[in-house]
Amino acid sequence: MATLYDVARLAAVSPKTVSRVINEPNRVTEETRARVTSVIKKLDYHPNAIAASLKRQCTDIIGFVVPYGSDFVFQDPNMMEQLRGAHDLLTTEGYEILISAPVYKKDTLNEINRLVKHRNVDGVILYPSFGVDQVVQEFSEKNFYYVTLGLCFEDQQTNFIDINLTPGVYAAAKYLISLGHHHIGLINKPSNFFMLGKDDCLRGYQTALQEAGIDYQNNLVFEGDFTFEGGYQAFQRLKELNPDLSAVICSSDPMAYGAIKAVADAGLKINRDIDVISGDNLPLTHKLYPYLSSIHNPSYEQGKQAGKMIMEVIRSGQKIPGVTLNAEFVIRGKLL
Amino acid sequence: MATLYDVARLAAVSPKTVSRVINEPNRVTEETRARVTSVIKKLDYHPNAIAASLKRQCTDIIGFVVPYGSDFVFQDPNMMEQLRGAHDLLTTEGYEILISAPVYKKDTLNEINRLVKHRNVDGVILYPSFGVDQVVQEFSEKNFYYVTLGLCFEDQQTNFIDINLTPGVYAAAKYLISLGHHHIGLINKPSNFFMLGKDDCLRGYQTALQEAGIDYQNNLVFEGDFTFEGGYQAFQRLKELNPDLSAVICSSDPMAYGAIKAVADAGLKINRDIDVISGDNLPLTHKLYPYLSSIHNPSYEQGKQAGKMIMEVIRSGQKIPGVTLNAEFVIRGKLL
DNA sequence: TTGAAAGCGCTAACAC
DNA sequence: GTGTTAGCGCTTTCAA
Repeated sequence: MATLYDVARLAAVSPKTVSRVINEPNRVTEETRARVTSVIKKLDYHPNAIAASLKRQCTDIIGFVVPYGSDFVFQDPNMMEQLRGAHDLLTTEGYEILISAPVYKKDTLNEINRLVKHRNVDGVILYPSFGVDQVVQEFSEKNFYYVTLGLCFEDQQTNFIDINLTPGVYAAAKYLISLGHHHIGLINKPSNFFMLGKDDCLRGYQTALQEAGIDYQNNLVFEGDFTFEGGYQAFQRLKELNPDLSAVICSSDPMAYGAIKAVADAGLKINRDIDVISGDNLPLTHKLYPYLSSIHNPSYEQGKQAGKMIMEVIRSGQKIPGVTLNAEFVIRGKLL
Repeated sequence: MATLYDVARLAAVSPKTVSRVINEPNRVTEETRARVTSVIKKLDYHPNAIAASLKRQCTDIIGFVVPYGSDFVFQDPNMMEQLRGAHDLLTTEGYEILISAPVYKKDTLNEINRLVKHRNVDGVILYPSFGVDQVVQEFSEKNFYYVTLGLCFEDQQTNFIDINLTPGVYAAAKYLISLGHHHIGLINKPSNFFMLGKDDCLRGYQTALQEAGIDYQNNLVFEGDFTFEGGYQAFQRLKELNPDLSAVICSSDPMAYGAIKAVADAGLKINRDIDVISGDNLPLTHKLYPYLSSIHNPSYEQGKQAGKMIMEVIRSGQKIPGVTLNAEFVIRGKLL
């Protein structure tokens, strides 16, 4: 492989001039630029990114670290959307994305530390999880760069893009009530995942009921675990305990699909016996049930903004105020 | 950030000794190792991966390049499975994965070249696509390392992991015939994607029909484009042209779900009016219709083996004979 | 078992 | 507008 020096020699210029032709071409006369360029072509020269990284002290690579094991991550439509958002923004801005989902969840913190401290990446986009608060704390002190997809500790003010589902769930419940439903189930987010301030679904649900003068009932709310199976079981229990159940709000797409299957297995029919509102409205999945009204979870936008924010964090060397995106409610199809 | 030299100075050893403690600890006496280790801890020293990369001439990063635009890639369950397979294998072997899906398809070749020639990655896992054959050709000559997920040119003998759907489709058709079906539709792979030797579905289908003495009919075979919408439209046309249609084989999951929706929209019922065999049997999606028999596409295994192969290619500096994985047929649920 | 010196390929200062 | 020099932080001969 030809090096910068080979080019310089053959073009009869200094190494720095070659470097300039590559990195700041308008600071070189057209003549020398042409000469150097032709030698570059002739030698099939390609700048060595590693050497440049060493000198520049940055790699133009952003790490995307997910703490739930690869089988979960690559099968979760939400994460794919966040990843897609981050990817789209960062690649158009000249960054690469390094994706890391430790096989064992417990390796996550090591992995984050390794990536960042070994200088493999210029910064990381992180998922909240147990222990990440300490990592983030350390990063803050040592000026390593991160942005989190959601809150990592109670009073986090900066470097996060969070999503608030309350407005979406509120509007969904409100809508169902306006259609005459009184027994509305909620398949809620799991409580055993690490998520701060995440009673957002419940809050929206409760507020809507309250405003309509409907009493809140414990046995109309069950948790899923974000999976198909979790949604399936949650619906079964809901129906078991509430024979009058006439509508269900699901807080994520995979759980909605589980619930839909449970509906069918119970011999019921959606849009006739029961109304189901699905969870994420992600393009990857919502087309499977395009007739369902849905809470729109702006995961793609979240990923995109996280990409933008990590760039800004790196550029400025400063912390950036966190951003919260609101979910919306999308009405579709024929409800009762 | 502390450097190797800082550690060496404080531990009163040479830089090389520190390097040894990190990279080949058993070639250092226990005593010095302990001393050095404690200094490493004390200074919170982390080796700089970039500097090591520059010297070692490798980054321990593998590129995963997909040529279909990010909106396609991150929404295709097959690609996610391949990515997951490659990721699982490579991360446990100490490699990182850099994922790259150029926003514009036409940038793909540049992207591959850039990643490899700039030495950002030690090797790449590639998707076949228009023009990749030339890239691969050049890589062969210049000893850059690659493995392809499928064949990239007619007589490719090495450095690929391919999947042959023929046995799966054959078995599926055979099974349907054994159940008494005579009008079996095939929603085939698209022909406008770059895929070599990819009449594998059709071959399996035709062979099964032939063995059963059933005439092949052109209007029982339609292409999808790997998407939900494609499957939907393909089924509609199939049913339109073949009122007697009683079974459909889909060559991918997303197309199967499109077909399933078209079935419902036509007022028909699966397992009563029509049998549907889904395409990929991927964990990400097949649970949505767990009662459907399916052609099992070993995408995860393909990704995993591609990961293994690229490692071997890099390690040996040699080309490796290609591998073809066979799809199987999985019987489930109650068919007619 | 350990150390000295050279250099991987590039870029940032600073000179001209 | 261009060139010279030094050095990013590590590893790799080779010698002790």
